[in-house]
Amino acid sequence: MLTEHPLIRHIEEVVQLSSLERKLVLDAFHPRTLKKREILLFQGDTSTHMRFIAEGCLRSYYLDDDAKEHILQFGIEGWWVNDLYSYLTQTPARYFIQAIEASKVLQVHRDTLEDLFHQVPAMERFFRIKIQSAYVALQERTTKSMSESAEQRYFEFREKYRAIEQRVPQYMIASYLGITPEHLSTIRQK
Amino acid sequence: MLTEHPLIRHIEEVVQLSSLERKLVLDAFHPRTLKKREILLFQGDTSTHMRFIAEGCLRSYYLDDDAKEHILQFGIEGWWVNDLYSYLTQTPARYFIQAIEASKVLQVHRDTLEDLFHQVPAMERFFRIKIQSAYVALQERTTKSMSESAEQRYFEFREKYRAIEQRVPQYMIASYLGITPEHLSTIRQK
DNA sequence: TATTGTTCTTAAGGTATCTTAATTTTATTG
DNA sequence: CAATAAAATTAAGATACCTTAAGAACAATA
Repeated sequence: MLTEHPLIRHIEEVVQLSSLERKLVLDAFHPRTLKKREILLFQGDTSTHMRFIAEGCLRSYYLDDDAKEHILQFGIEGWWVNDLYSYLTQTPARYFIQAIEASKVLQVHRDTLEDLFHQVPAMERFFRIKIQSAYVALQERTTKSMSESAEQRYFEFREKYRAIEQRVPQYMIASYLGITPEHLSTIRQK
Repeated sequence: MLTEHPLIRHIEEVVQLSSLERKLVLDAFHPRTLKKREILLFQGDTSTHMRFIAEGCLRSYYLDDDAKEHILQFGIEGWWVNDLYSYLTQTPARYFIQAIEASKVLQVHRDTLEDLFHQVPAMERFFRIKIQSAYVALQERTTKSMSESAEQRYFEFREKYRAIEQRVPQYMIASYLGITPEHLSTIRQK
């Protein structure tokens, strides 16, 4: 049954779909498998797909002027991953998206998704609601990154993303938190 | 003509409305005037309205455990202002929203707006697009707050928000940037 | 199993930013 | 306009976090 498909289950946590709509949605998405370390989107390329993580773990990051990596986001099963700015404005991506583990994503092309919004209005609603939540979560992260110490942020990260903490190397967590791996290491010695 | 109304002009930069729809939209919103320093939303209260700034300048901020203020956002004419988390989840607000100058906002009640989404589908589309842009802007701010020095962030703030810089006290800009007013002052001595 | 590459730790010295506190400047109000 | 409140500056000492560098632990691969 389509209702057991992870993507459909994920969408139906937020909006209801008819069985025709489920089919339309699933037909729009295509799987892509990634090896560990494989890059799904390169900085400079334009993002043409919305992507749902069916399996695995990915990260988005950018390189600053000193070629240092800064991780914006991790994602695991059930999360969406993209360079939204690039996708929305069809301009070159600022971020790389890379598989941290062997992964499988389900992706839908922008044009197809726009069509889908018209055929299945619930999908437009779904994305509005999703992005609202993402916005709110990011807002919280932003304020915390400016008002809390690295140590506080690290402990909150561990509580909130236990599943992720166990799957990604520590230096990537440091990068996500905006600190050096050395500093994270000293924080942990307590 | 309704098309000259600031709110309608603002919406029609993104989606088109019929003249009936313009009327439905305008009827849904109600003005509220605020004196300087007046608080529009208190931390702990639940946000029940979406608010468009017609005139003036406001800020949203929260108080940390040491009762220190941290500014999340400024807003001037043509911006939206809210504690989105509170609004969306109908939970107590984490942020205060306060008028920095005498201001006028146009507000619509959550229930009314939900109705409006059904009567005027373009409005749902409008908010999805708006929040996408807000998300992208916030994302950029987040990464910069973690990878750039206070000095860089300050200069970028000045470039990007010249209009705001001139209307709000310097210590609030410091708070927005996540630094102390003293440190901002020394940055400026160059 | 040996080899190589990746990740984590430790430590010393440096820098950005904070804290506190006092003073000056600017804005608000009676 | 005087009085008061709010905001900005200055400076000295403190702290959080960074840089560099080297070695240890762990993981992947031949």
